[in-house]
Amino acid sequence: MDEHAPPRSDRSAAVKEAILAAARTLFTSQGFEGTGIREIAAQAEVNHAIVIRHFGSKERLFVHAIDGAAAWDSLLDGPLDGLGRRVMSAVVEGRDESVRTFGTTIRASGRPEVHDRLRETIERLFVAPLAERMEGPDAVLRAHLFAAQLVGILSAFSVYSDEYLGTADPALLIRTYGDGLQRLLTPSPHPAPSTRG
Amino acid sequence: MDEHAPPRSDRSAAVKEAILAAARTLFTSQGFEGTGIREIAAQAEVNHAIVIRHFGSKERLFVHAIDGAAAWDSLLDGPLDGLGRRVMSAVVEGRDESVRTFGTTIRASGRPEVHDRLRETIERLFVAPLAERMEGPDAVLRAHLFAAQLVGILSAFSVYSDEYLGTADPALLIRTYGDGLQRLLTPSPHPAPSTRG
DNA sequence: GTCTATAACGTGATAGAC
DNA sequence: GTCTATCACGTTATAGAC
Repeated sequence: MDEHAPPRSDRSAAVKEAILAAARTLFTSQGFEGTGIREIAAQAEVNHAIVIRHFGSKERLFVHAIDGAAAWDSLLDGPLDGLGRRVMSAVVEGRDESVRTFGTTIRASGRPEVHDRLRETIERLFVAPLAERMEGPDAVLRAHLFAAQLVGILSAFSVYSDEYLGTADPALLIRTYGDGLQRLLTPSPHPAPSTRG
Repeated sequence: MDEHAPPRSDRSAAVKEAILAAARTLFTSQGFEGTGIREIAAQAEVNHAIVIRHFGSKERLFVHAIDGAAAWDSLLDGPLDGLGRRVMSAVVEGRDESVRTFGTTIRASGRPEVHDRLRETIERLFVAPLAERMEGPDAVLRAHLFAAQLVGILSAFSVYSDEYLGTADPALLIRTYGDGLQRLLTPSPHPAPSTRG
């Protein structure tokens, strides 16, 4: 588990972890701008200066904290077939965890380091794993467009908080947008099994 | 035409316009955070305090400045048939003007007033005009999903600046994503006329 | 009486001294 | 590691110009 941090002198590791935990909580609930260094330090019960000393800047702390807050890895697991609806189910139902984190990140993407991290994350977690599993000459393009389309619905839920979509029929929502996603994954005439009713 | 503002005292109207022009330029090139009130004031050749005095706050100035920077109105004009590809063409080709403005806005959406304005703009300019022209029982839902999907590709270009999409074949890009948009507008078996080659 | 400019306040982020 | 100083920023109060 430990990479290169010696386990003996880790009284500061606990501090670092406490800061990260506080940062996670506050950043995801109040956003980047709405959260102050002093606030994080207070919740972690340390002096506000050592937060910077440990992480370099508020921006870098944000990136580290956000990293551990979302579990996107498993989002695109499983067969490509039917993945469109599956990922939409995760988005619609699991709105509390990773979806909110996404919104927090994109809202803070005015900051350069956050912006770079966002782009890299989308490429690494969304585009790359799909592109290598997809078939066809335009697989890479379609993977990028899939990511864009996914970002769109994530934005609706978490960035500009579309009110209507929150009240819409989840099943219909998952079907309609999910099939649009699926169209990019498997562009051949590949009708997803329609749930009756 | 004038509501309650006496037309005699318009020496300040020029100042207001100068501030707005400077704000537009600087906000769109450096973002909300990267631009200071003092910087705007310097470019408009006025004192930094009167910027706030005229617009109330930096946030409100941003909203006003951004308002005149984008021309989204005409984006969804014309018949629904083929609109998917047309809007994609506008997005891909007109990347310099309104698309960048969108990115600037969404990156600043951490601010409450900007966030509200963004949601309202999407609803008013994207969702509402489409919903009343679309047919079918799920027209409103599909209009919202159309907006979400559009936001997705706009984000790719302007928010997290996808490198690949900038180098991809524009025609293929327009066709692939545009047809995905069209699918929400006219869900019936409605093949868009394929441009040869 | 408006519109403008100077000065000052509070806050947040960061660097440097113990 | 902790504390203090400093700097920039948005904002407000107040005095001055037309």
